[in-house]
Amino acid sequence: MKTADHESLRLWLRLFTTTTLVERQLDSALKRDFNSTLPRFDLLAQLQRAPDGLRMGELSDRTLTTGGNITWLVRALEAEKLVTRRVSPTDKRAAIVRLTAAGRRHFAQMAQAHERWITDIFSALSNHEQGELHARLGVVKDRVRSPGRSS
Amino acid sequence: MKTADHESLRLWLRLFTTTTLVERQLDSALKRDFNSTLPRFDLLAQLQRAPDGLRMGELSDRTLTTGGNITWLVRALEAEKLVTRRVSPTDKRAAIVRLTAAGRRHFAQMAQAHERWITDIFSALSNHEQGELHARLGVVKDRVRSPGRSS
DNA sequence: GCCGAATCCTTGATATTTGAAGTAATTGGC
DNA sequence: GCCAATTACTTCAAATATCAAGGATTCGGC
Repeated sequence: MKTADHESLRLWLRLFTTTTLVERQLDSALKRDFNSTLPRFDLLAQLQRAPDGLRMGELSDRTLTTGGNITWLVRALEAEKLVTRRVSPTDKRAAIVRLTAAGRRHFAQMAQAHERWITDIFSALSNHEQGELHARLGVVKDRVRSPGRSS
Repeated sequence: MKTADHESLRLWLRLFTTTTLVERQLDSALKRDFNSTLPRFDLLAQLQRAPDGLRMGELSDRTLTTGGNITWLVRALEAEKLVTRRVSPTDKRAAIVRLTAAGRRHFAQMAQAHERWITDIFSALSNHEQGELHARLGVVKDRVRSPGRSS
């Protein structure tokens, strides 16, 4: 009841620091090699997994960013011809965003480098350790999603 | 050598998502209960651990944020009388930032709530699991810090 | 002691993100 | 079919963050 608490704080601090450092490294590498950013990459990644495109709201959910920001990002990517935006035929309120062919090509290049960087970073852990880490973060994630009571 | 790669990507995605979710929860709880934010809390926390105060550059390093931003944050906290800023007696270029008594009180309240939230979230893991998580994140963190080669 | 290089911080322009308010379209109950 | 409530998105202002440039000061050799 005393070390445990402190333990959690230290863990959170480390979680935060580690994530921030990785994030920064990826972001600056994307800037350096592709003149892009992590949020842009993230958005394109979501689109690539969805051949039929995604609506703005879905992009917002999946990238953990607010709607206003998605509007802004999509507009920029659209100006660069990497994505297109169309009004949904079934719901005129909704816009459906898709990758263009150029967007797919561009993303494929970035994805390859991105995967190299990631695997390099996490190669510091064994496969087994990575799996365990993944599982345990999952537990924490689920807990945050739900209101959650003590113990 | 093929699933392993994908494994790393999934791990990174989960790391990022989990951290972002926790971060948001803390930030919004700080807003709700204390009309503050996580960056402000983080800065105050660093100061509290340093009874003799910290220089702007040290704050910048420890909070993983840029110098310009520290200037901005400190100015705001100073306006609220939570911190003071003094020119260092030994180096006139440097400014030393300290908590005021009010700042210490304010932080103590937030810290207590903050610790409750954190321990609640991470109580989803056993003590042992938390320790392991901490250690493994440490390995990743160290790897990111150094240029690092493969394997 | 003196000068050029490095350090500490601030500034100002810019970029990004959020949050709240507004607009348009759809839905569900009557 | 009609209207209130809801949903999808956009917009705008404010908060926050970055980056590059600049001013002041200190340091390190000479």
